[in-house]
Amino acid sequence: MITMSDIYEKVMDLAKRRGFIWPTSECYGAMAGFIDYGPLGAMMKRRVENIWRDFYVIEEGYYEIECPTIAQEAVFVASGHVKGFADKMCQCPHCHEFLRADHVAEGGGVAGAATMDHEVLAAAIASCRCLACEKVLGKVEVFSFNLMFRTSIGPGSQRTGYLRPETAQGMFVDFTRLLRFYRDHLPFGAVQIGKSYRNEISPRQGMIRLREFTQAEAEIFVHPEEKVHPRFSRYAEYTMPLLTAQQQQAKEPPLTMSMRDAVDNRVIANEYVAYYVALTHEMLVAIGIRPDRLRFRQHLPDELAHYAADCWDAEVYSDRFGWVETVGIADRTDYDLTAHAKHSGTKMTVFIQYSEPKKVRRRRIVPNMSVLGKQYRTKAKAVFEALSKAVPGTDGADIVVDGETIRIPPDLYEIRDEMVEVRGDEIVPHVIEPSYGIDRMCYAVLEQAYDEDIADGETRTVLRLPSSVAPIQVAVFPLMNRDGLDTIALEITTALRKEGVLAEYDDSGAIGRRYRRQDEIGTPYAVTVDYDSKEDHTVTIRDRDSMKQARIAITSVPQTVCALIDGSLIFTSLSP
RNA sequence: GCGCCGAUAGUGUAGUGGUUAUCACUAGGCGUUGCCAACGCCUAGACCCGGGUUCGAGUCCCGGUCGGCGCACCA
Repeated sequence: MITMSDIYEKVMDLAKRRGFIWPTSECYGAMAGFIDYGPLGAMMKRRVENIWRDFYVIEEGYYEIECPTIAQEAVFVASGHVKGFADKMCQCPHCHEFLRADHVAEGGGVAGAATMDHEVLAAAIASCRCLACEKVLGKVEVFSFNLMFRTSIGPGSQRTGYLRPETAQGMFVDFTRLLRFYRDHLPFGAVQIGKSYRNEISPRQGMIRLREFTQAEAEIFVHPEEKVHPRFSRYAEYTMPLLTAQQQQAKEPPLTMSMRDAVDNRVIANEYVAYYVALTHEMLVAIGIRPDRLRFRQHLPDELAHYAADCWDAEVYSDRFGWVETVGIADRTDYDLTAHAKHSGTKMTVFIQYSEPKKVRRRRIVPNMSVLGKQYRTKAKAVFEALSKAVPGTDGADIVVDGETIRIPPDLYEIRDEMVEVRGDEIVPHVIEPSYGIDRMCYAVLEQAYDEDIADGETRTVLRLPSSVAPIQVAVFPLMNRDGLDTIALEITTALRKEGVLAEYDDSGAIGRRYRRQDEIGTPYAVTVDYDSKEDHTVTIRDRDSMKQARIAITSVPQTVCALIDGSLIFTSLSP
């Protein structure tokens, strides 16, 4: 156990030194907000992503899709990112501080800043004081800073594109294809793991705030009135501390309760959100996040996006950064689909058939088109449309066409009361969105795995990574680099590789040094071939965390190692 | 973006204007070594980038990049 508060330095140093994380294009001076994953980091990240796939693709049955990282402007106009992913900013002419213009307005008692355009806002804040140097601003220019990276598509083209700020939009714009793929019924989901981009003004904090980062997002399309997860029972009794909005406002500690109780007591909006809160908890623990450093925090009312019904963040405690938002689980209602339907002109609804057709009495207004057509000529179509929605009085119907109120006398239409059969509803599904920041997860895993203990009077650095995410799964050593021990060790390495195990062979230096090297990169097991191996065809297998050893038959090495890695066998059950 | 601080082998460091840039660890090779960073010999490896001052700059000055902290920002 280390007490040192600045574990970050040690973790990042190790990560850099041993090939987990590198500054990008370092020979040209690196770039803030971008990182390279080195050989071990890329492997570990891949393992984290694959565990995510186990949960969402294999277990939940939500297929993965892959969309471009660049999309045309229309997509982000519809999603609201072109307008809403930008901040109105200004620069103080005195101290050159960049300020959020709406914050300046708020500080100066100017109301309604959010809806003002740039010129109006600039005029409004001219008399306000700078939030930094407190001088009166005077004449300033208000400009938008959009966090999306902008680019142009095609040679000499004016066509604007943006690098996606989230993977989610790809799933929304593919909605009708996905719906068809899932044979037209709810619920269904699609997931995507990929890069997203945000042109952060000032990225800091190493791999916590990146300009290019990896997201794993699931978009689950559900019936708005049936937010009942079909497999909720899997997590109904799953219990964990929940920091609700109410607890936060009252400055009270989290409430520990089961998902069943959380839904029943309306702490969590519905079963879907609760289900993915619990699933996320299980997954984060599986990749090596300690439960006591994991909490689920509900968005406060002012934090919650206006369209969202509920949102919970999984936050992981970092010694360096405090509570870090790592996963967000939101009920986004029908916001995204409605927006894309409207902007694209594509119907994004699901037809839900009733078990039995309903007979519905419907009052219908049937215009007399032969008269209306002659009378209103070019306006006839508009009149027709307005009339069919009108509520006629006894002396006719008042309709509004092009801002003009027209009274249509009763003899120009007929009111029919009919019984019609309705076979179902067109509904816009709601979207449940669990969204994971893979890089943050990787950092958290590294930070929490980092440990130093004392072995034989020396400090031992060890990454206590779960075997499921450790980049190298097993190391194989010949005790001596001769007498055929190396041959046996190489044969074992080959046998392990045949089973799909990432095994590293190392014959350099003293055996203790080799163990330490593997400890530092989190390799959970090491197999050592010694002189007894030649006699009785056994080897030792050593456990990283306890440094204990057991003796197993050479022929059983691949099977034993696989079982240890997948958790079906625990090390202590092996005989020493 | 602003302010303050920092940057020397893979890592940690010494070096207050003057030879060929210090030391340790690490890494590679050879030897040795019978299970936890042992040892011997050998080898490799650095002044963040660009300007300036100076006879001479790792060292002083300016600008940039990256990192840390504070401010601001974080749909």
